[in-house]
Amino acid sequence: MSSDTRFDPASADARWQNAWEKAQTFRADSDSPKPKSYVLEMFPYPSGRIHIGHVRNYTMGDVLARYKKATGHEVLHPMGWDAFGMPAENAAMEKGVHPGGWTRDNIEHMKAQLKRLGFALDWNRELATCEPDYYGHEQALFIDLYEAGLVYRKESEVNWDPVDMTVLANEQVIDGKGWRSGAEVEKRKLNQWFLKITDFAEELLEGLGSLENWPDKVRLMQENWIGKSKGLEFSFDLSNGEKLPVYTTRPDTIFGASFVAVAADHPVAQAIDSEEAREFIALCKRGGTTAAELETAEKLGFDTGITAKHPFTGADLPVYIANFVLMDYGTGAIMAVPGHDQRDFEFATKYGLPIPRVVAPSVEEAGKSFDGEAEAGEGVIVNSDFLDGMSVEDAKREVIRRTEEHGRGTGKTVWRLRDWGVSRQRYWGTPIPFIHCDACGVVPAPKDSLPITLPEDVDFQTPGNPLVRHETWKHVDCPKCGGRAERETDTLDTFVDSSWYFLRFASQPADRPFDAEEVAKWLPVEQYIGGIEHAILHLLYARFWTRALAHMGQIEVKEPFASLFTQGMVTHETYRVFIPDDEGQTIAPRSYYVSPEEVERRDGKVFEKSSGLPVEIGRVIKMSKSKKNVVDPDTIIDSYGADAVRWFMLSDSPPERDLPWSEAGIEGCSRFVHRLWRLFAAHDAGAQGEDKALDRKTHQTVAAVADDIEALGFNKAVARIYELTGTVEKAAPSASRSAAIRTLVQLVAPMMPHLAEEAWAGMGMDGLVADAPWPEVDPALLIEDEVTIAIQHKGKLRDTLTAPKGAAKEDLEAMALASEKVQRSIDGAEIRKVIVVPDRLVNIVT
RNA sequence: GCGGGUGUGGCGGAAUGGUAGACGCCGGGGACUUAAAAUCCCCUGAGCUUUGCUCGUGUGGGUUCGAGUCCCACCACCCGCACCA
Repeated sequence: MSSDTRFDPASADARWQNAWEKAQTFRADSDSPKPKSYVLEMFPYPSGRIHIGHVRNYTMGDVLARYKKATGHEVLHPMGWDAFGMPAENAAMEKGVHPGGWTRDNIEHMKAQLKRLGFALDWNRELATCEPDYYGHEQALFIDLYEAGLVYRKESEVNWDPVDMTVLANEQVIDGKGWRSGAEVEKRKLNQWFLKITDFAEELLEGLGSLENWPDKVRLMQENWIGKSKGLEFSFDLSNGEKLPVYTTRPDTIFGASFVAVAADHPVAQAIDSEEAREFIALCKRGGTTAAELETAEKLGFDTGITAKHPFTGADLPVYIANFVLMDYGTGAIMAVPGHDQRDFEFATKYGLPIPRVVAPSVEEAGKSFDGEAEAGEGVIVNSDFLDGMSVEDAKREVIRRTEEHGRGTGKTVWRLRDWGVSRQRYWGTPIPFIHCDACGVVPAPKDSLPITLPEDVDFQTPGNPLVRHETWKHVDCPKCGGRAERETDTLDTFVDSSWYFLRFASQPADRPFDAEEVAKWLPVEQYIGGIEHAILHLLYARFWTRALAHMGQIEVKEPFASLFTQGMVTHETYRVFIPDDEGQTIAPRSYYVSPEEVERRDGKVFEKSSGLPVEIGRVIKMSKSKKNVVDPDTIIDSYGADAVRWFMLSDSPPERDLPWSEAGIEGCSRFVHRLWRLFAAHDAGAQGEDKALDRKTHQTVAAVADDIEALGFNKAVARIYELTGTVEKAAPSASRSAAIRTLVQLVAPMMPHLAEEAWAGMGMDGLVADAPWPEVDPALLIEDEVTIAIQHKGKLRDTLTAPKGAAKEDLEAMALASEKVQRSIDGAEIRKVIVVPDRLVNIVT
């Protein structure tokens, strides 16, 4: 290799990608005796093209996977496709293509894009969830779950998206609108398939405690989502002779109850036979569910005229229908304690109901009045008969005990988590493997009939599910009685597909979903990397499936992902052109966004190329098509090569934060690629002589980069590599310098693998740098023999000096006092104290 | 409203309680060149009475010999959840 040859990514990238493929460098061997490391990034939906967010995500995983390989691990780093879902059907409707063809074309294209980036992936294990050899096994697992009692059907009110014509999970309803279509969600009653995730609520909550390497933020979000609360369920005797069960988390405040409230949907409310009641209920239902509406919503109530007998005092409490009581939480009815619940307080204030105090800061303050709001905090129980003087916690226990003793109710744990509705009235998903028979009811499809494949001949010109309209597909004989029966036409929520794919990556037998022994070798995933948007849905469902399979004895592992990392987005500034006023006609300025390629810079200002109009540079925000601030990975790889793009993805921003894309930034990265290349070309295997300081720097950098990669602090690793590069460039030729250059090749290999292979080969090294072990660190070289000591006077820096490492305190003090600058600062003042931190600083206090 | 996070140069960001601003980008100056590109070198927080000094990590307090870092109060922005009894 000679110094006048420029590094040419256009040829080098593909050459090394082929070399890795030919050598099967990244094939994961389950039988390897090496320690295993499973590195996984959330697999992509094949939307058509890789976007820059994928590039960042997979680059991070790739650096870790390559580093793990170098440090002696057998690495499993697979890739696949989360290939079912609505966009394929939308494309079918809009373009008249088949969802399968559209999806497979996309996969092919995106796979080629990923290959251009040189990721260290084991493509032998590639899978797509839309293929029968994946979803057939999913059907088998679904039947297993059914047999384990974790699948059931129920008639239920569902969130119906009128645009996508499908059911949405609660998690897919955002502010009352469909998460994809944005349409106002309607309520409909349908027979639906459910997974009993609530059976695992306690486990899923407790399991969070063991996930130390998950971000606290995600654990907290899941905790809130599961939403455990402990309390008391008991019944009021109503004046109409019925019993009304209510749920409360504050049984200690029971003597403060001044009214009872039920939800509008509650049977007690529904049974009120009056025009006014019906009108009020209708009013409650009309209320919006958006954040803004709820925040400002006034507490409204309707007095039913019914009264409820207080279980301890025997007082008659009025029963209201209230708009703030939810039917689907607890029992849909509450005992209202206005003194100690803000909502109840507002309601009582509005309707002139009593607001008794039953918790006070001290017994003496039992008569204290309220200051315009409820007091929900700690204190001592007052005005509460046998509870007086107790702490909140003691009173809770006592009330639960007495209520249970009287047989009026029980202590109860209530969860916010609901069972997971998995039915979708869609074609492009896993067919639910069940058969409806008039005689036998719902019967699971026999396992030997799996996979139940989707019919190819379907049309999408009519809204709704084509499986329902299909002429022949759904007709089948009942596996039990042999009579005429019909297939289930619902398909599974695509979140089911992504709830177990990590198991299939680990082991892919043809005749069953996975092999337990193989799974045990690889799982749990050592490092899972993906977007924060999956903090609840995907990650909770995957945890649930893993636990359910463990519960059924199919696998041992209980938590699928040992470490989770949620990476930030790639952002970019926006370019906006304001259309000039048309002779003062325009009132509001009209504007449109233009893409980065459509603008040019002149004299420090920015203009649209085509029109010459000035462009306003906007906020740095997430890339999106509508804001036209997207950057296409293919284009930038063409311009700069894979290594520069990968390097950019790792530089500057900490990986959990957003990364602002910039043209200047990628150019800087590209410059560095070529700068390294020149340095590598200057490698002289025959150079003689030792450079101790350089050796130290090299070894320190190796150790630091290793630490940084293991902590996923890629931006810091990058900075260290820049630093070492600068040092090596300035160093005089020596054996140490040549060694440092070889080491540098290895340090950048996980990040810029193509450049590294090219340099490695150019230096005449054996084999691939991808197979080379991580450079060894000599611990003796990590320690400096000289240190810089800061000298402070009254805490302010006055001078620095160089001292041998480990110098005695007295010597450092003497050296500090000998400093002219320090003496000038002290200016003859009396020295009261001298603080010496060995190898660090001397602080003189006067 | 509840919960969580983040505030450091023109920008992205470094900094086990111990020299704030590593490293990168932008910008300025210079070298090389007929010229440009590429490359290399130097400068680059602010201010001042410039051998040096003062100020400076959102604001105000506190602890400490010493605070970006710890404690208290506040402000701003971002994210999640949301009438969950």
